[in-house]
Amino acid sequence: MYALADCNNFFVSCERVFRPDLEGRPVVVLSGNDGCVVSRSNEAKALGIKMGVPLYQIQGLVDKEGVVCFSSNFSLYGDLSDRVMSMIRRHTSRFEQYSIDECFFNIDHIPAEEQKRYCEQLVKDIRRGVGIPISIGIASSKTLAKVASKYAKKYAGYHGVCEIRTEEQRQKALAGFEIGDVWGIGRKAKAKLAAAGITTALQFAERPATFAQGLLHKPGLMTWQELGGQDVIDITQLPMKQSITTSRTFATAISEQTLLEEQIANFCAHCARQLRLQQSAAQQIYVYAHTSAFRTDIEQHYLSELVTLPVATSNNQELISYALGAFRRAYRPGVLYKKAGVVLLKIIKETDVMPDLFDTQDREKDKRLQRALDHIDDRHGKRSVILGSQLSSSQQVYKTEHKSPLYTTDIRDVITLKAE
DNA sequence: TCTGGGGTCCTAGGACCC
DNA sequence: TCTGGGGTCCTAGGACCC
Repeated sequence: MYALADCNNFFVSCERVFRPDLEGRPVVVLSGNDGCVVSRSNEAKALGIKMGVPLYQIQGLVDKEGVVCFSSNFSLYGDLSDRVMSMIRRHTSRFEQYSIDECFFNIDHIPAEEQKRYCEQLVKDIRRGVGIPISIGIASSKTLAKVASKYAKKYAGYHGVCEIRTEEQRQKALAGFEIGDVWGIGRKAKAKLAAAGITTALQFAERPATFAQGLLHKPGLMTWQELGGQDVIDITQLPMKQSITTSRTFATAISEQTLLEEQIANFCAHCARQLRLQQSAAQQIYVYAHTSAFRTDIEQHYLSELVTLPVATSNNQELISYALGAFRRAYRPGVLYKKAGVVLLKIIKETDVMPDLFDTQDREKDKRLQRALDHIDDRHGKRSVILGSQLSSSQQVYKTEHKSPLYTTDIRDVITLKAE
């Protein structure tokens, strides 16, 4: 049997850990530039605030109902996520973190009749120990465990844990479950199934396998099998990321070249740091920037450039120099760029880097310098040492008006908080 | 006026091989 | 006039996830 633990309204719950006064009040967490709603408390959901809605569209409601807004604070969420995950990890032999707020774990070492009680205790322990409310679903496949966890979240009577163990439980759970809410069924698949007269998970599960495969191909067949109780989806995490992206939307569109170059250099440095943290190197860099897709009054423009490096590297200076070279080739003056990003691709293990016979770079020396620079950042905080090309001009290009302090990761914020 | 960010997997089609 | 078949690899784009 699988257990799936899912944190309830995760980002909002993180903010509430340090603001218990917000319990019972409508709270939302916003995306970058305070653009869209990405997490909602139950009270915010009850007001009809939808996932992903732009803030400006609900500003009236926010003001009228006193909805509390937070800019996203990922170092806080990452840190609380680590605490929740480490508590769960202690209870199991097999554990796979699926996202920042979800993990699957094995509970077969617990007798079947005690599994529910066991998980209920875990829910209580995490609430008390970390302050985050979670829900747990138990079933024989991951997709069914996800279904169970949604029931656990929805009905207080379950005390945070729901299991799908018997055939009767499975049928009943799927009969009351919308097909579009099933893990793996997105917008397109939902529409196709609706056209075939299918609206619940049970209706889909009762069709023959050939129907699922014919309409939705391999992923659809796997979802169908999982709903039948077969365990076919493997989410075992790859040891390394295969691509690393850093991208941002700007509060106001930018056309000035030097300002954009600064952004590109910083995106690239951020990617490169992730790359080194997993002891890997990248052989390709993809740089892009484009206008706002929501602007119908201006001509749309999308610049992109893919560079293949002669030797895979994780060196900041080298990656930034390639990224900026690519950007300069593709940049068009006068275009109002609203979003830009850097993607590292063709990622391999650091130890698998193939040297180039004609390489003129002293890579050992570069590596020592890079290690020293990373070490300084680790000790004294991010961006303690940066390259000239990353130097921030005084211009503010992002908006975060509602950011909470870095309670768990930055001592300066804690001191400020105490002073207040 | 204002609309997020970071991933993975699958498939179809083109290029290329013999 | 008539011009094969089968395989692999790579890439771009779509769909999905949180």
